[in-house]
Amino acid sequence: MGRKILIGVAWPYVNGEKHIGQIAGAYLPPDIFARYQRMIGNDVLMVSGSDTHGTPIMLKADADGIPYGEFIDKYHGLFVDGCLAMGLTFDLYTHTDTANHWEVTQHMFTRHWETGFVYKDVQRQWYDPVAKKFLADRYVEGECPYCGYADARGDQCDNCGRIYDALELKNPRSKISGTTALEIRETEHFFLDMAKMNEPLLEWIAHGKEHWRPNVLNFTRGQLELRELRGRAITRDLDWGVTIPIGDYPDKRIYVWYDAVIGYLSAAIEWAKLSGDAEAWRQWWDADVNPDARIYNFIGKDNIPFHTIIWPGMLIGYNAGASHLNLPYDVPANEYLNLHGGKFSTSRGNVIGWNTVLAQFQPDAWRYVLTAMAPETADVEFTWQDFMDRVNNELVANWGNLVNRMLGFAYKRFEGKTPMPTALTPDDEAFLAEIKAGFDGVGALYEAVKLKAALQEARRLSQRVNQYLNDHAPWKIIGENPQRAATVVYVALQAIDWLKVIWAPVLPHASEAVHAMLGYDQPLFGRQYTEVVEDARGRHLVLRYDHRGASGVWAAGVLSPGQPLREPKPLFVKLDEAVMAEKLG
RNA sequence: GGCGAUGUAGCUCAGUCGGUUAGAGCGAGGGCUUCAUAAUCCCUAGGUCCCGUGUUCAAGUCACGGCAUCGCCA
Repeated sequence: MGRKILIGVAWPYVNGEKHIGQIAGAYLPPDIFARYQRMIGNDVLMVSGSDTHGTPIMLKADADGIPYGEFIDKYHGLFVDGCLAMGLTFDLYTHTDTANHWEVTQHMFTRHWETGFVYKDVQRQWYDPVAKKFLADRYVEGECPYCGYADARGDQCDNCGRIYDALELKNPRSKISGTTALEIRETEHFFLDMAKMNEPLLEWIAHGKEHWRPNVLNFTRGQLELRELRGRAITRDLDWGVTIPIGDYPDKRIYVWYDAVIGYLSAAIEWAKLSGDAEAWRQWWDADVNPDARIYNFIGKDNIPFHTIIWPGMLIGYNAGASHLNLPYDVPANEYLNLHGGKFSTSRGNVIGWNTVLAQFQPDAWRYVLTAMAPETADVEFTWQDFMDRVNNELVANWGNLVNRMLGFAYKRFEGKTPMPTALTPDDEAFLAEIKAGFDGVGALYEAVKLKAALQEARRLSQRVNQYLNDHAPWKIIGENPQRAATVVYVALQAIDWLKVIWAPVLPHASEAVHAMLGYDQPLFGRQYTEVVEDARGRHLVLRYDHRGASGVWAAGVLSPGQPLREPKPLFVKLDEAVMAEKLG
């Protein structure tokens, strides 16, 4: 029995096509980590889903003139398509507009109410008398109270960058009805009592967090040591979202930031139900059943406070009751991948759409480049020139070419089989030992979520094989000493057989291909599939992963001499400069 | 404005506890090779470690003060 590893991946708003920066930051890294963890024998549960609530979605759906449900189905489906194309192996990818998620969210809300971590208070807010609605910040615009800019947003001015309370706006107008006759009205809401969580969170952060990334830990500690946490409203005057389980508030909903993080729990519960053992989620989540489970949350840096303060705080509030849940073990947040100089911005057309480019280039080309350029410690700029250079000069030249040259040679000159080696020289032995050490060296880097470093080390090992081949040149000696040539080719193929595993978390499709070409019949990985689930709130599409049948193991297996090979084909498409010209600009 | 991170070769990044001549990949220049998708492999050049002050026998690393970029918060 392996360790239980829960990998919770940030829940994307489904308000459009995601761009590659978001994939590089939050969605690809957890899949690499998950694949590694499964290969070392741990029990991985990787979950996420589309965040279907929140005003951005309402605004966009309204603008498109589409009902919310239809709108989210469209972009939820698009995200699932992207996961399939890139090979993101979610054990369950669902969304938040499900009966299960509502139930779990309401259960959490009720628990917080009972434990005194949620209270009621009155707030003052802009009210649109024409539309008869309270206006969320995003629905108001007006004059900036600081610089006077005329088209300032509800809570922030695009001109001077200041942030303020929406009630400070001058000459406010409604983005719903357009009226300028706005009133300030009082409205009752529920608040999460974060002040109460401040000390317990400080206690939690003080122990066993040495493995956290420095920016995540320092930021969190800094926020908590200010001791300025205070109540935060978790309900809104909206008609889209999870309803409130306490009292009678038909016109209010639980606000998105409260329910979205609960998705990590609700998705595990949904997964358990779909898997036929409705209690199975407890192995990862229930602190009274398995406190040794490790929960990782993969996110972008903008999400750090939600995952190191608010969500753990919510769990602490929950745990004040009769049952207990595990808190996050690590929150490996990434910085941003930006597009030459500016941020990715849909509104400025400055965007590289995920689904779009997955249709144009191989998924493993993206997986390689986005890992090689991963914004682990600082923002990184993406350019198409870098993309092309990395694919052609690193991925193809270093690993793709190595596989192609040696499998091709073996296939043509050794009757389509792995050759029979004779006695290995000390040099052969030392070389194989160095490659084998990669299971420890690269493994430790994957384990520590240092994926960029893991890739660099894998690339160095691939280079070592190229060096070995150049030094021993089997193509030169095959005439006069076919036995020695056979041994060298066998040694190289054994190294490739190991490297296939070492590369597999980053390059699963390529490794699967190498695995098959080396003559193996059982696939390295399991199978992704979608299904439609029906519950009291309707039907929703889910993405799943079936790990049964996966034979990939993080260990140096023995390549059988005489094993029949399959005809080798190039692993990667080399990018043609002429074809890339348009993107290179 | 407060908090945090980042700033090292043309590009993308390592750099442990302060310790010899600051490293890698790509790119550039040169060479070898021809099994391979014109790929590999070897050699070379290339640095004001953002700026300033300080601590120290010794600072990319520590302290203080700035500058720039990004995120969170007000």
